[in-house]
Amino acid sequence: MTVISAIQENPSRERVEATILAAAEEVFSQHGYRGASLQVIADRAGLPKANILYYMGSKQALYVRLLNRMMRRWNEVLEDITPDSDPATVLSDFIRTKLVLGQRYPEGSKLFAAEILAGAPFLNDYLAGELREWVASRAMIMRQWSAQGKMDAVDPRWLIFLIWSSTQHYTEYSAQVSGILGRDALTADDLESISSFLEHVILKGCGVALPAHQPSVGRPSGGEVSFE
Amino acid sequence: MTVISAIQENPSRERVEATILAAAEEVFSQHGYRGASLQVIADRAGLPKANILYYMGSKQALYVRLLNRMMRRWNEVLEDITPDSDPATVLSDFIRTKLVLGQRYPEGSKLFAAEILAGAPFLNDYLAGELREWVASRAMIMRQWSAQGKMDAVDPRWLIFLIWSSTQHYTEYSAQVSGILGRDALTADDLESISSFLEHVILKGCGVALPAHQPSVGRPSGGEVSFE
DNA sequence: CATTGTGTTGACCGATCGGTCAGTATGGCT
DNA sequence: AGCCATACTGACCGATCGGTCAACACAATG
Repeated sequence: MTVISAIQENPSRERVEATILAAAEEVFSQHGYRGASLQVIADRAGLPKANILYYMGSKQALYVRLLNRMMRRWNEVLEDITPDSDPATVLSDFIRTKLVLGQRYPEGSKLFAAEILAGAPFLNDYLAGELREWVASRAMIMRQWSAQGKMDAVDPRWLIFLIWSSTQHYTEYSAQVSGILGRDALTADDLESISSFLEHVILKGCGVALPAHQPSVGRPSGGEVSFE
Repeated sequence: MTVISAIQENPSRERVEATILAAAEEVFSQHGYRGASLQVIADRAGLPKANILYYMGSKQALYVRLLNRMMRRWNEVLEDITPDSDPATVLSDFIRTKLVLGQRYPEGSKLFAAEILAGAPFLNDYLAGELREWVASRAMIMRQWSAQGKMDAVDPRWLIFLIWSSTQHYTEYSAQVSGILGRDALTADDLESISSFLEHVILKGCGVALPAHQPSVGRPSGGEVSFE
């Protein structure tokens, strides 16, 4: 009878689902939950509408599945820091990682942004629970850094929001950025320039003591992270 | 025959239109252009749906009218700066003004954000024209500041984007901020704390020379702008 | 009084919405 | 061969979409 499973091992099913998820991510990220239509998603995926519902169950199930996938991508990269960590490298990594994540998953990032704009109806629990604790724990460590004289006595919550907003801006407002720069998309050089700028301003602005080997103002740092 | 006019002088018409615009701004800002429905707008305004179309013509006309109104609000406050201006006061005013604007017109700001997220279908000309020139002219002045040694040699475009993103964050991501802070809305104290933080980090981070009377780290600046 | 322009709205239009379902195709098992 | 679970989809459902229109209310003008 082969009983259970038969779901996991089918490679064709996974490929179809991946196609649907990619198409849905595009549409939801542009038009939000209510503005997206299953017909448009189906057309973009090259499948009949009924097929979308066969695999995903409902519009809402598809949507929350995309949200969860994006949250998972986030958490995979969220580093562990301690009071003994070096603030300069932690903040620097934080900035570069966030920037790279936005470039790697532009649709997912916009999907998240649209959800927040709509008042976070599906993410309220996550924001007031998991994410809130994440912020609180990071804030506590940063406050210890300040007490140890490693950085200025700034409010860590505002600092975290600053890094989030300034990095996310380049994915969620890509239409604005492109329009103003007169370019279709950001180049690798742009991204290197942006991350150097943000590192410079934020670290210096918080009075973070630089480790000895840190390069000066405008140049690439050597590269734990690459924009290629 | 009283010929033309008869449109401007009617106070009742203006009041009705203001009601509709306010209701529409709420709905569009939450759900974007496609996600918003005229029926919901009408219900929120306390009017029959046909009445909305009588006054506004079409969904699209209503939407672009809201966009234009928001652009106008922006331009009213956009200050004029010269190479001789003091970078510290200009940047400081810029930050505080942006923060206040977001608090004064939260729905309008979110409306703008949703439009950009959707790929700016109605704002492409504005972004690549008017706004682009605004950025270019400001950037040129900032580069002169850098040449004069008044601030670090940072890329002015990234600096402008940094101020935009970090201030807008608190209106467009208000649902996230509230969820994390565990508060329904930001208080006047929050806003004072945030703007002090942003001033501190961004000015210091750009190596902006402070004018003599500038107060130190955490305190209010005396207040050209108030959050009451 | 009659006429006219503006405001107002219920009823209706074809199109599209998310979702259901019956029916068919298909591939692996006995 | 027969059987059965899974994959797939055209046709259809009631609800809602943006938009039109004819009918009506009403105040001002002649």
